[in-house]
Amino acid sequence: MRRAEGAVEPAEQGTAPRVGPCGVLCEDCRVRTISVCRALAGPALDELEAITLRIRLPAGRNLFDEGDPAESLFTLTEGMIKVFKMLPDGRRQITGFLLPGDFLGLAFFRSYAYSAEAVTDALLCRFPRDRFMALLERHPALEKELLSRASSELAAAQEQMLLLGRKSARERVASFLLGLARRQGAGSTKPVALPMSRWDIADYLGLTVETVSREIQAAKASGVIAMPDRHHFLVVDPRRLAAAAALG
Amino acid sequence: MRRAEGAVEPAEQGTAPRVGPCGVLCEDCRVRTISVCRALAGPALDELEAITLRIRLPAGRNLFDEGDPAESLFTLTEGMIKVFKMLPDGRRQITGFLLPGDFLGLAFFRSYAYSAEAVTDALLCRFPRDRFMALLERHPALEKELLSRASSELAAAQEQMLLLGRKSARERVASFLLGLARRQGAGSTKPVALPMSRWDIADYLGLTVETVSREIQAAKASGVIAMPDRHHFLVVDPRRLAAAAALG
DNA sequence: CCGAGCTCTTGATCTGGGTCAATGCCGAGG
DNA sequence: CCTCGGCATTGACCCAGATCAAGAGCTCGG
Repeated sequence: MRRAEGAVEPAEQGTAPRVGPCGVLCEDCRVRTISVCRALAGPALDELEAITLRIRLPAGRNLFDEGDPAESLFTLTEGMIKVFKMLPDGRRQITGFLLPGDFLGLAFFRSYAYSAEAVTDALLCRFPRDRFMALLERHPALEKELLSRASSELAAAQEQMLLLGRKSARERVASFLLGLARRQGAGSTKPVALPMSRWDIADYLGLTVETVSREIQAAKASGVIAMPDRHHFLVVDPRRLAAAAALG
Repeated sequence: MRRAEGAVEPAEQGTAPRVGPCGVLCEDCRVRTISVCRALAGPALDELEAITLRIRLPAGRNLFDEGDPAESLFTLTEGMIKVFKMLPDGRRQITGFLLPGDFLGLAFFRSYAYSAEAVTDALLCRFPRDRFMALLERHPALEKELLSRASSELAAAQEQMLLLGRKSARERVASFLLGLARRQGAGSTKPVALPMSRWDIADYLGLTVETVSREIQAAKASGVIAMPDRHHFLVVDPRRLAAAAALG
């Protein structure tokens, strides 16, 4: 997590599609770039593609730390990234788990206001900040897209504040599971991926690992969810799960 | 708070500067409109002024409720507004206190994702949604300003998540007082206004009134702050207050 | 000037979730 | 195959802050 520990070489960058594993990944990434900016018309998209660098980030590697100069913006195309803030004494709050299509580094600031680290192996598109900003000037549609994303993020952040400030441990875990299922478009038939550790879940929900574990076990025991393995679950009883989440 | 209780007449609107108390208020509001959009050049500002309606909102009156159709955007020019979300059973989380110059209703959604209510008597500028959006199209500078504000709000929201998820009661109250002092540019010499009730503070910090009261008394007793009266305080010992806030 | 109804403070007690401490369960490496 | 080390679960106990219960100030209408 800390950049200090272990020689963390910079994330590998592929500048152009090539043969071999990295090449394949880059091709895949190119196809998905469009998810960043569905609102964009052809020429703007081409320009965006032109300044895109592809990045592969192995699980556990950090993308940037809070306070680093904000030289790039990113979109996630594959895998999962967690975004978090820390207190000096090590307490951590994860403010979000990003899924493919999500934007990262949306900041008008000189330095990042939070840290980002890969939960699973991840693929990203990286946009150099100055070039991206220049592109913004020429393409209002892109700016509009960003504003719309910022609004959604803000709404999600407010929902999370409600969770952290006012919900019980049971409600938090239920809300979390429900939210994951919705975002992944999975649920009662298709299993929902739960790739992050119990520690990460705890730091996202403002709880301890033990409490998270207990609540997940309780949900399983009461038949609200089923777990084929520790990192996947099925929503057996959506009604009761929603009720437990105290949806506002 | 609930629109149901008591016949809440719609907020009074002055469409043009006039003589009398409302007129004076509107004049004042006009002068301050510029705070919304310092980035704007002359013509854009004129256009913005042209679609502006002035609103006076007495303390305790609600501006809109979560779920209401989002027909307007606002800027606060005078007073204080609180923004909050509620759970069906009445639990409440205040997600922000707005000060003059702050923007409200920044949403790309059909309906408001939260409720807003005046803490003190307030003056606002109201912009009809469709007209404002049309203006956005023509003036990228305005859009840029909004994006920048959204970024700041997002950063503030993440900071608040850290507070709600990981800080102790003492740290929450200290962070809150410090944040207020900074935003108001007041502190050890000029008293900081604390216009909201202890209930509001509790609902902002994810605590109970009793805990908030106890922590404020403790801060007073330890000589970190002084309180000329219940709704103003002085930062006597900024060093210790910052330490108590566990700044990250 | 009074008093009703608030908000705020303070004290006493209770409890949800944190802390501490094993124990179980993998997956990776030998 | 075993064994090691990191997650995850489970149990026992504890404590920060919630809850319950009085008082103590304000404030505003009359």
